[in-house]
Amino acid sequence: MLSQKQKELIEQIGIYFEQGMQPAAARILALLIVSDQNSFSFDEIRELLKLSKSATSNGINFLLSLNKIEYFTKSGDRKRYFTWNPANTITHFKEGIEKVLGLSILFEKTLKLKEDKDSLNAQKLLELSGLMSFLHKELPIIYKKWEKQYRQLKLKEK
Amino acid sequence: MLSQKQKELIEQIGIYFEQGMQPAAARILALLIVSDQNSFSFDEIRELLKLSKSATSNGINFLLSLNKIEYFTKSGDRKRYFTWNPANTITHFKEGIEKVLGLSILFEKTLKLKEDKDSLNAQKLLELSGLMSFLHKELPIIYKKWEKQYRQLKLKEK
DNA sequence: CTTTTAGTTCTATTTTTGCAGAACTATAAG
DNA sequence: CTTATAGTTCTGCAAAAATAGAACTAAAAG
Repeated sequence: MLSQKQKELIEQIGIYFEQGMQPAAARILALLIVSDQNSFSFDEIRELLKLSKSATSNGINFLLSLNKIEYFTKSGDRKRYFTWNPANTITHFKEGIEKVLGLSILFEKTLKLKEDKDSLNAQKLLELSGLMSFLHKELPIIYKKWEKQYRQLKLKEK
Repeated sequence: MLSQKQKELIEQIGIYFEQGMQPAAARILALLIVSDQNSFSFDEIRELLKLSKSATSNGINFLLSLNKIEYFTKSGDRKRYFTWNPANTITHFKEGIEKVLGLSILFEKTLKLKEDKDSLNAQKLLELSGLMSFLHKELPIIYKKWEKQYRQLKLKEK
C-alpha cells in the first residue's frame, strides 16, 4: 500500500505542515499528496496512519474546513473518499507568504512610535520593513513571470 | 517605560515570533525591538514582561544562541545590557524564506515516486514545486534589486 | 575571607496539546 | 421498526511545553 520511501516522505512533508496544524492532520494531508492511490476512505486513512477515530475525524474535518482536501461519494456506498485538493494549494502557498509579510506592517507601526528615528534600531527596522514590503510588491510580478514561463512549457509539451 | 501602544505591538509581534521559539523568548525579542530604550538589563526585562528568573534566563540565552540579540557591559557594573541585533535580522528573514522552499525538494522527490505522472495530483505537484523553485531562483535577484534601490535612497538622503 | 550581586540551574507545577477509545448520532438498508 | 454503517463527539489521560521559584554558582567588591 505504501512503500518505505513513501512513508518517509509522509513524515518529512508532515513536519513542514505541522506548522499550522496538528501532527495527525499534517500526516493525513501528506498521505493524500504522496500516495499513488487517488482516494482514501476514513478507515483507510485511520489504518494506514494508525490513528484513532477521533484524531482521524478531527484531522479530516480540519483539512476540509481549510479546503486543503475534498471528498466524493459513490452511489450505493455511504463512505466518503478523500482526496488532496491541489487546485487551492498554490493559493495557500501564496497566502502563507503573504502572512509572513504581515509582520512588515507591525514593524512600520513600531517605527512610527520610535522617538529617535535615526537610531541603528530604527534604521534597521526601516530597512527590514522596507525589504519585506518590497518583496510583497515584487511577488505578483514573479508569479506572473512564472505563469508565462509555465504556460510556454506546457505548450511545448503538446 | 512602555506605552500602551508599545505593549500591544510587543504582543502582536510576539505572536509572529512564537513560530520557532517559546512565548517568553518571543516577547523578550519583541520588547528589544519595539522599545525606545536602547538596552535592557536582565531584571528590567524580567519586570517589564513579568517573567520568572528561569524564563528570562532561558529566553535570553536562547536568543543569544541564535544571534538575535547581543549584550554589552559597562565597566564597574556587573550587569549585562541586552539589545536587539538588527544586523542579522535580514539574514534570518531570508533564511526563513529559504526554509519554506525546502518543501519543494520533498515535492520533487514525491513526484519521482509517482506511478502516473499525468494524474492531476502529479501535475499539480509539478506545478507547485516548480513555482517554489522558481521563486527560490528569483529571490536573490529581488534582493539585489532592492539593495540597489535602497542604496540610492540612502544617497538621496545625504 | 565574607558578602553581595547577577545570573544559572534544578525541581516542581501548571498549562497546553494531542490523542485514544467509548459512547453517541444520523442515515440508510433491510 | 431494527440493524448496520460511517462518522462525530465526549471523557479522560498522557506527554510535552512553559513557567515559577528556590537553591545554587561564579565572580567581583569590600
